[in-house]
Amino acid sequence: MKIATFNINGIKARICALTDWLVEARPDVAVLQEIKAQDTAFPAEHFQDLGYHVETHGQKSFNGVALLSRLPLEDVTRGLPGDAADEQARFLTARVMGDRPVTVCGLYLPNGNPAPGPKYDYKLAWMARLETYLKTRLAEEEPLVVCGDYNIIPQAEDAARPDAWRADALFLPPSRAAWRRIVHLGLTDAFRARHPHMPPHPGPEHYSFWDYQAGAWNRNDGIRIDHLLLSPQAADLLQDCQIDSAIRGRDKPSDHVPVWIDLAA
DNA sequence: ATGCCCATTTGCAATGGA
Repeated sequence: MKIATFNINGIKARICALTDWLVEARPDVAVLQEIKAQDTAFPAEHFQDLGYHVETHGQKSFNGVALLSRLPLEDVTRGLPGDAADEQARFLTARVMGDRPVTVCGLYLPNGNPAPGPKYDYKLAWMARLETYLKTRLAEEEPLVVCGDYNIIPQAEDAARPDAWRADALFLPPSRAAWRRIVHLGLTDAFRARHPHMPPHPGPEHYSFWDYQAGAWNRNDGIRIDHLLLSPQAADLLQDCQIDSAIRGRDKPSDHVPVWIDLAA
């Protein structure tokens, strides 16, 4: 079962690039972030024609997540528990009914800039809610994939220029501590599990985001902020994890690229 | 130290992104 996470930065602007990649990469499940559209504005029929079941959790203009799956989906839930007043569309889960069912949580974690400030407080509170939620889900002891745009640079090696991010919400110590609390619940960072050693001059296949500004892609000034975290039962099924960096160089790209895993499920 | 670029909006300047 091939599961990919991809921040598309707007479904309206990315319909062509996303379709091209889906046809080439043929993921069984595509977990999308920043659809930037309400559910009714999402072109579900277009993806159904490509063979995908479609579930969305959108809002106008900003945020919004979606699941595309060639396999049937069950038990779809929308929104991250823990704050009834939170109206931002950033979390969507479903059970993917393959030979062995896999629960997928798709998330778009808050950016948090500027830090400090209320946006940073929201980010850290959101991560605490995620930690609480995942404690419960991990107790099920089933294959679980928690993936999406985490807006977290886990370690210095996950940035081409780590010093440029020292004061940024993506790399500040409290952000990384919250990440580690989540990972230490018993989750495996799929990319780092498959690529434990970074070469001295990492190529673009080690990063998942390049800013549109200042020629970041051409200089490979990237960061790795899109992640797939696996429960022990999912980690046992892990066959591969790769980043489809090349599509960042195409016409009308998102500033993120897909990261995918292959599970023996 | 700041902007660079891109997507969106009951839109043409402002906001959010990272």
